[in-house]
This record gives sequence, C-alpha cells and structure tokens, in this order.
Amino acid sequence: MSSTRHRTESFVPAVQRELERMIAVGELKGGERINESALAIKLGMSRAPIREACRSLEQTGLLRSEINRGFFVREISMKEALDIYDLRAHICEMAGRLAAAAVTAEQLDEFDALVEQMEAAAEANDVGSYYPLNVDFHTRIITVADNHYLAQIWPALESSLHLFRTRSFILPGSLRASNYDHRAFVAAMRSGDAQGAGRLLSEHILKGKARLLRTVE
Amino acid sequence: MSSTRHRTESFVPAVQRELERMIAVGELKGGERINESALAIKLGMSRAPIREACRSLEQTGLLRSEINRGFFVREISMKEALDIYDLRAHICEMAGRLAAAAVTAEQLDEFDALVEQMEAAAEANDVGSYYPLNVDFHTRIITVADNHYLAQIWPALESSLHLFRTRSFILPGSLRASNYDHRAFVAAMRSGDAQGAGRLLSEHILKGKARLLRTVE
DNA sequence: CGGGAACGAATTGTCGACACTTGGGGGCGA
DNA sequence: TCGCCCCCAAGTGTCGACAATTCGTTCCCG
Repeated sequence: MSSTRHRTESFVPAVQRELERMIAVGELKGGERINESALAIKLGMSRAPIREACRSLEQTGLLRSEINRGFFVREISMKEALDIYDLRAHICEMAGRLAAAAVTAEQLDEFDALVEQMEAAAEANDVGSYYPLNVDFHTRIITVADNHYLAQIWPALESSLHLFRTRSFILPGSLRASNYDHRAFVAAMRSGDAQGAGRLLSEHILKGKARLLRTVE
Repeated sequence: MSSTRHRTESFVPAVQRELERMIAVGELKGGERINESALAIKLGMSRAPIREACRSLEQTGLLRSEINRGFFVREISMKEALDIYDLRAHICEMAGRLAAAAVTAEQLDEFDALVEQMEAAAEANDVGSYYPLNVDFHTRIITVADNHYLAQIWPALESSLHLFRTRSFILPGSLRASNYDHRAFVAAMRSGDAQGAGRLLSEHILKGKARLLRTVE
C-alpha cells in the first residue's frame, strides 16, 4: 500500500479489510459517510479501488449507498440485530450438524485447544482475548461443515454484528457460560451426535440473543 | 445508459442486472472471462462502473476474480449445487415458518393468485412462464418472512443456481408436482401452521435437489 | 427577525489514459 | 522435430481529471 510494490496483490482486498477493521474498532460509526477522497489520500491510492471495495462491502451489508451521496456505514436497528441472531441460530443448527458429521480427530483436538484458550480468557475476564478466539471457533465450525455457500454467507452475518458493538454485549460473567456451550458442542461432535451438536450450537446463539435482549431492558 | 441522462441513477446497478441477465440467459457461460473493455463499449460507458458492478457480483458469488486476470463467471460444481439446495432447504424452513406467522390475508390471496398462474403454466408445460413465477413466489415468501438478513442472503442462493442452468432441471412433468407443493405450503400458511409451512417448504426444495440428482444419473 | 433562494465549496459518478501483467506466436538453438 | 525464450498484442489495475450534484452558508426579502 506504501509505494512501489506493483501488481502482486490488488488494493481492493486490502481496503476492504481496512474498512472492516475501522468499522469493527469503531473508527467508523453507524450512519457515518465514507469520504472516498479522504480515505484514498489516507491509504495512498486513488478513489477507484476504494469505490470497488465499498461496492463489495455494500453487498455484504456493511455499507449502503445513496445515489450521488456515496457510501454510508450501515446502521442496524434492534430488530435487525435480533433478525441476525435468529438467522445465525438457524444456520448454526445446520452448520453444527454438518460439522459434527464431517469433523476429523485432529480437528476435534483443535477445537479442544480453542476451548481451553477461551477458558483461560474467560477465567481472566479478558474479553479482548476471548472475542477473536470465539470468532475463530465459529468460523472453524463453518469451515468444517464444508458447504461452500454456507461459508460464503457467514461473513455477512458475522461482520454485520460488529455494527452493533457486539463486544459491549459480552457481559464479563457470560464468558464462562458461553464457553460452557462451546465445550458441550465439541463433546457432542466427538460423540458423533450430529443432531445434538446442531441443536446445541443453535441454542448457544439464541442465548446470545437473549443476553442482548437483557441488556436493553 | 444511452447518452445524456445524468446522475439520476447510477450505472452500476444497471450493469449488475445486465450481467445477471447475461449469465441467466447463457450469453455468459461458466468459466468465461468478463472482458471489461468490450463490455464497457457495448454498454456505452467506461470501465469504472463495470468493475464496480463486477465487485458486487463477486461478493454474491456469481463472479470470481483473479489477480491481473480480471473477473470470471463462476463455475459451480455438482457438490456446490447440492450445497446450495441443502442450504436453501434449511433456510426455507425458517423462511416458511416466519412467513406463515406474519402473512396477512391479502398476501395469502396474492400467493393464491400466483399459484393459479403457475398452475396454468404447468398445464401448458410452459417452463418459460413458470420459471419467473416460481422465482417470484419464493422471493415473496422471503419478503413476508420479514427478516432483513434473510432477504439479503437470498439473492446469492437464488442467482447462483442460474450458473447451473436451472431451467434444464425443471423437467416438464415436475411442474405440476412442484406447484402441488406450493399449494400445500400456502394452505399451511392459511391454516396458521407455521411449523408445517416451514417443513413443507424445506421439503419442496429438497425435492428439487432430488430431481437434480436424478437427472445426473 | 425568520424563511428561502442563490452562491460556493466539497464530494460523487464517470471518463480516458497509462503502466504493468498475462498469454500466445514466432523464431532460435539443439 | 521439439523445446525454450523473446517479443508483442490484449487486457487489467490504478490514476488524475472533469462535470454534475449535494450541502452549508450567506444574503436577500418579507
């Protein structure tokens, strides 16, 4: 992105990641407009790759576009956040089921390792460590499920929740409970209980939804 | 798109629709490369909006991009096609359930009207009429389900099947059977049986998958 | 003192140009 | 004859520019 590395990787994916990061971290807030020129200068490139990246993110639901006004960080209503949880839960039922049927012994060990890491983070109430591990855990399930289109739509559901400041909804006390679910899910996979694994994972998401609802009241 | 209508609608959505059409109709075939310059000339515009539209379609899964080689129409393997059916079926279970719970009397009548139109097309073995009606029917279910993210991911699943020449898989005889499912689904919605509606819709998709499988053997 | 039109700055949507990369064909050596 | 390398055409990735549009502000009129 700096200067003279030519044509070995397109700018577009980099911009895409950068925008996702800015949104996830809160540098860009819901409803805010993307200033293409300013971002282009900041990243040391022209507006063309910026706009292409924005088009991508528009399709994933992170941005929206208004004619002649450019791209805006999408704002997500409470209803939409709950919509996402419902859909994620339903999709996870399938993902968990497929993953349980396809998971290998090595993968199971990797899941165990992740759970242990999360356990440590949960004990320390270290949300900053827990969060990415949690994302990794769920992404890995999708990967193991081995359904191309499942993997394709997952990022949209995952990243859109960033619009809602997900982190603030992870109450310190809930980390342990959340990881308890993970452990149970892995156990179900290990025992070959596909149906159960799917159900557990779905319920796990719905608990997250319930936590969200509780924080609003 | 012609000449001097300025800035009342962006070119990008138009290009997007045009590319989708070309793919659906078969003017662009799986694996084929999008020649940006040629398409730009053909549509009477520069390459910028073309590329932005391609980025969008890349995200939806209709195109893929290779560094320094541009955009290609995505090819879809048999496994991926079956993946889509599985995912569609699972998602439709939810969509049907939600739709049944939210549908209004007027909407039910609209569904009935659609079913009648499809019935006529089925009787006449007119796949060309049946197909868009069928797409409309399912899209409408998603709309009625009223889950924003459900509606967002649906087009990707819907359009990706175009890559597989869906039409050829609609065997003449299957139109009636397919519409029989539609009728049963609407009936379930009307009777307020949300669970049943979801199940019926899911099974309806799985029958499509089964038909696809049968055509290969 | 308030509302609205008109001006100007800021920003988007699109364009044409250019450097670089890729793929293919012809020529050269073996 | 076969294989390799070089060169060239085709085409992408990115850039800078420009017209059209939006937004904020000022100014005018009531």
